[in-house]
Amino acid sequence: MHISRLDLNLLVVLDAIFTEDGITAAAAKLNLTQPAVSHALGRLRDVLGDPLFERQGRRLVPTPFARGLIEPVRQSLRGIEIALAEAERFDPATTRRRFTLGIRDVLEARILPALMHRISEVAPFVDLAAIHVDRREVEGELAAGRVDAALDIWLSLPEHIRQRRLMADRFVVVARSGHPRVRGHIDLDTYLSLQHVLVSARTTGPGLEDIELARLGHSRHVRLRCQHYFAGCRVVSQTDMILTMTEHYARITNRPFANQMLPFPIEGPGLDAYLYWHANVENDPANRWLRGMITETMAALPLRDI
DNA sequence: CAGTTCTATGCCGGCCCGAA
DNA sequence: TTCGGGCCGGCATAGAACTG
Repeated sequence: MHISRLDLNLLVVLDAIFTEDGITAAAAKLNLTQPAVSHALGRLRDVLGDPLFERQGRRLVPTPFARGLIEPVRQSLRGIEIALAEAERFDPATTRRRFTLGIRDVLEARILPALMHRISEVAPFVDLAAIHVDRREVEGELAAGRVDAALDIWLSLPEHIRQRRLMADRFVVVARSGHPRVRGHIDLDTYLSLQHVLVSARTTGPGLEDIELARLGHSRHVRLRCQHYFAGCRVVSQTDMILTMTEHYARITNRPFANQMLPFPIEGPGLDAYLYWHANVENDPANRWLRGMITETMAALPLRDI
């Protein structure tokens, strides 16, 4: 008989009948009804071609075949139990594995230094990969396990994608320090009359700030569209164009430049960062550890200076 | 002999999975 | 998406053996 023909759970039933000395008691131990265990024994009898237990009066007595089988079966079940218990333990100090985070450059620069520092302290053999995941693919990548967790702004995802809010953020407007029309603050009229840099990985389409402006019936002139905020800030430092971006990231990318950072002239859309993971790994010790590292890192980040 | 205890069995509904 | 087959477990109950 090939093992693939055997429902290995039936061996658990066999062990229980042996240990509890009867079908009724075994059923109680397994949280099943007596007929369920009797059916299971019937299937095991079929597949093994031996009665396994025979009735002697009211008791059930194992056949020689069953007696010979029980010890190896018990040892195997114990081995499986031990292996499963091992798999459930996750020891960051010794584990060698690579976690993959779906994360956008804006958050990447903000969290990775502190996160990597924290992970290095407690998990010397854990590697991290931060990759770009299209917003439309977040659910699929998490479901497939190609990404262990994702960080992004609020996304409307199905219930089996779990989420947790990590930190608040808001829009700021970046302009060069000697800008002739911007000093200390910027009002909506000035904002709309100036030329804009838009940073986006996509070739066309509005930014979040454009969507927000359109909602209020406004529009702006995007003169330059580019891929990276660093480049955008550098352009801003040498022109009279302005750039709208999130505050935390603006503080990082504007360090080399003497650019001003000003409040966005309208009430901005929600830019809070969220952590996303799949319900499948909700209780996976390794994934829980990773999520813990991320949330602790975010909570410990200073809000203003980074 | 009636009541109790225990296993076996027929039948049914629910679930899963593969094929159409 | 639907349908059918296979599997599993539960309910009801038959049947056997034991007990007082």
